[in-house]
Amino acid sequence: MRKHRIHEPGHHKRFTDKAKQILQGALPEFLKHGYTRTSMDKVAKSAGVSKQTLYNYYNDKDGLFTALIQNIAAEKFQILWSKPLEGEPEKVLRDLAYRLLDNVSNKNHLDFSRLILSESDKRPDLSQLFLKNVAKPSIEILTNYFEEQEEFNFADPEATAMIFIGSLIHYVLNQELLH
Amino acid sequence: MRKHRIHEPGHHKRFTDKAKQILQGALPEFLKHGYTRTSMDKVAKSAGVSKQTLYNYYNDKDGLFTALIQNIAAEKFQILWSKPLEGEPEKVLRDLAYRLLDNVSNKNHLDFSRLILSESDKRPDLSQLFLKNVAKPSIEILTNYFEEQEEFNFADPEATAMIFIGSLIHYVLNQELLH
DNA sequence: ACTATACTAGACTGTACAGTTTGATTTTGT
DNA sequence: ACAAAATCAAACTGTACAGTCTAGTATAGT
Repeated sequence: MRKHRIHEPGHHKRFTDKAKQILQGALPEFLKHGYTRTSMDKVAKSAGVSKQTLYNYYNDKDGLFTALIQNIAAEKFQILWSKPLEGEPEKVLRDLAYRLLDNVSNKNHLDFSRLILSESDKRPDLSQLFLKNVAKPSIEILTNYFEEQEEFNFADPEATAMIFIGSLIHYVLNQELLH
Repeated sequence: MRKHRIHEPGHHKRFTDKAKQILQGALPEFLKHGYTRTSMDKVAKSAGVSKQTLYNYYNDKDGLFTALIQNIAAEKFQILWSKPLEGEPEKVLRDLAYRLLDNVSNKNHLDFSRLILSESDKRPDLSQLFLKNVAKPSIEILTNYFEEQEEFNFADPEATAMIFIGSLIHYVLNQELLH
């Protein structure tokens, strides 16, 4: 009886994919109660899964939590960059800004930020992980887009991208903490 | 053997005032590890006091924590408003802004903010408490000051005070979260 | 049908910790 | 000097919870 870490896709029906199901159950619990106040029994119940199954898919509570954060980071990235950047820069940038603001202005996102923020000094890796998985690739994509716009011939596409992303993040943080 | 909640001033030498000593020991622990991860044994040790003494002065962990937050709020208020507001408004407001920024730009204050923020949805009273004890009286003091300045004859001194305090807080939050 | 793998429910273990109790020692007021 | 109050160290109680174990059930693939 071996413990499995990774489920190859295709071994199970998509429908029975427990890993996702577990994360979906874990999310509201961690959001509502924070890390330490969320027990694995509660997670199991909320996910509609036995506790043992949690431990079949994730090594321990920490592993589950990390996977959850990673998952959400990926999802947010997906939402933000799912549509290709097309059209003139003015329109592209405006669309991008709206997508970001829509995504960010809901209670869940605020809870999520608080969750990360409150764990961030015990687990500096988490906020790093989030930055690495969202901010950096975003800048990359945007840099590429700028480079492709020959007619504008940006002097420093990467710097331009960083400034744009930076001011969006700045604005978002503002909004969140002032309700 | 009765449990005492409050020590009348004068019953003990200032020097042996355990209540303060306990808070001083508790502060770094809570700052470093957050609420749930800080044990009462650690607090007792850090304060150089027996665990029983903790419970002589505070009803429970929650009571100790609340007292601590209250204490710090009072202290910050003290720092901010210890000097009377004198001189022409330009100078007074500039001094005030500097005092606030000095007080706020250090690591401890950031840890403190994170501590409150991370507990704020389980204990909404805490952030309220902080606002009630710092923001509201600040606005009051400043309002009074504005009212005294006859030569300026502010149309709405309270609104003016709120705007001033509000933009300072806004600025400070910015600074903190963008490091 | 047979077998391996995944899953479930629930009991169990060990540990951390809030809060209490005890009994002895120190400090303080008078 | 004496009694009352405060403190201490350490043992103790009860509870919550991470993680394991067991024994039985469901669901594949062959």
